[in-house]
Amino acid sequence: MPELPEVETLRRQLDETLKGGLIFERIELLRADIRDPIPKKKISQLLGEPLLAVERRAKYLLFRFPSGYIISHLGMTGSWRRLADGQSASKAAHDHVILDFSVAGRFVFADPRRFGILDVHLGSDIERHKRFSHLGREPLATDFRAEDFLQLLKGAKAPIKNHLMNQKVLVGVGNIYASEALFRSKIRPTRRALRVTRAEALQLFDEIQKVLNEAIVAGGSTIRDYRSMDDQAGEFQKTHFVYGRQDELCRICHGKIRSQFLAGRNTFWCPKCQQ
DNA sequence: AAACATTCCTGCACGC
DNA sequence: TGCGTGCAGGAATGTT
Repeated sequence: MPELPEVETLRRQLDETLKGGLIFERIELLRADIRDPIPKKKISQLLGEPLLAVERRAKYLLFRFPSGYIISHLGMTGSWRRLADGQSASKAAHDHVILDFSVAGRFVFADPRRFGILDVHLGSDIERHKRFSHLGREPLATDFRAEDFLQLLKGAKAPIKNHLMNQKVLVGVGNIYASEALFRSKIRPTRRALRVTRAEALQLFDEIQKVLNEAIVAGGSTIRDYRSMDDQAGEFQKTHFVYGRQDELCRICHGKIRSQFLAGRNTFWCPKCQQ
């Protein structure tokens, strides 16, 4: 479900809801493992601490406390929601973890497919955590420049779409936003990264940032499962040019959008607009 | 009922 | 040859 815009949408809502130094009071596990075992004991070391902020790195959410972070990844179908007052006992089929914060209430992580992650990092050096140490650049970081992006493409033999989705290179971009950014840049997803010209790469750099920012404004894309914290679907899928539009007509040239599996992922492009 | 937005791991191919 | 790296493919799973 979630790529950078969806995670960022959720982050903003969680940060807004939880800001103000709320105390982390309790963790309840309804299931001991999702994709990986949930380190309840280690997470419990943060009990009693005030939540400083909810942050994001790549597609990970970070609950930051004075002595460490709770790390959450939504996988394909993960979600966070707040249990409304008075229904603090109500649990749904795929609720796995509940975090209690003073005053703010109870926050539930649900994930039917269980590809998500809940982990913890004690200490402030989160970049050294094993899930973070190999991550690539943040596409929306203010210090990420066009020249940096050109460097990332240098010599890469993989198809450009796979390269964009490689979290060791660039983070936050998944199947949807790689497809959309490549369409807007008129680059065919199958082309090798090293065959992308300098001019095209400069445009691609812009389009990646634009498409991510526009999607954040629209509250993300909802293909099927994604919901924000207040159970709202995203709107950005309505403006997709190619993702999920195989056999439909291109919004620019009115030719037929094609799809094909590339590195195991369904890939969409317009054969006329993208070379 | 085939497809699916995620990451991680394995194994192959290539080049020094 | 041996090693490291880059890349492709598959697995994990429940829902529609």
